[in-house]
Amino acid sequence: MSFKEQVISQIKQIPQGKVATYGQIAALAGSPRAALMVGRILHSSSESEQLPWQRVINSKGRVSIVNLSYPAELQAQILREEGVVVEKRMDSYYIDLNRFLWRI
DNA sequence: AAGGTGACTAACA
DNA sequence: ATGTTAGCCACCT
Repeated sequence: MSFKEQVISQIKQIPQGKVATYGQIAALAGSPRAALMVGRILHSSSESEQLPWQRVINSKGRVSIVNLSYPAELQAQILREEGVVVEKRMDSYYIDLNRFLWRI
C-alpha cells in the first residue's frame, strides 16, 4: 500500500465534525514529515476520490485551500454544516484546533 | 533514473 | 508578533 493510499484511507476516516492537520495525516500514514505530500495528494485526488478535503487544514488551524479548485468560503460552509466552528479573519478561515482536531 | 515540486512545518531574524 | 528560510519526502515527468 503506497503512502498515497494510506493518506487517502486516513483522510476518509476523519469523523464528521472534526478536522485533521496535514502533519497529522502524514504521521498516520507513516511519514511524519511528508505533510506537503498530503496536500499534494489531496490536490490531485480529491476530485477522483470522494475525499473530505475540507476537513484537512494546516497546523495553525487555518484553511489552506484559498484560491484553488474550490473557494475557502465553500470549505468553511461545509465545515459549519458539520458542526465545526469556523472563524473568519480577513481573507482566511480559522478553526479552533483544541476543540475540533481529530484525535485517535 | 534524476530532478523539480508542493493545499506543509518549525525554526529563526 | 509577522516575515523569511531551510528542511522534508513521496509523487510526477
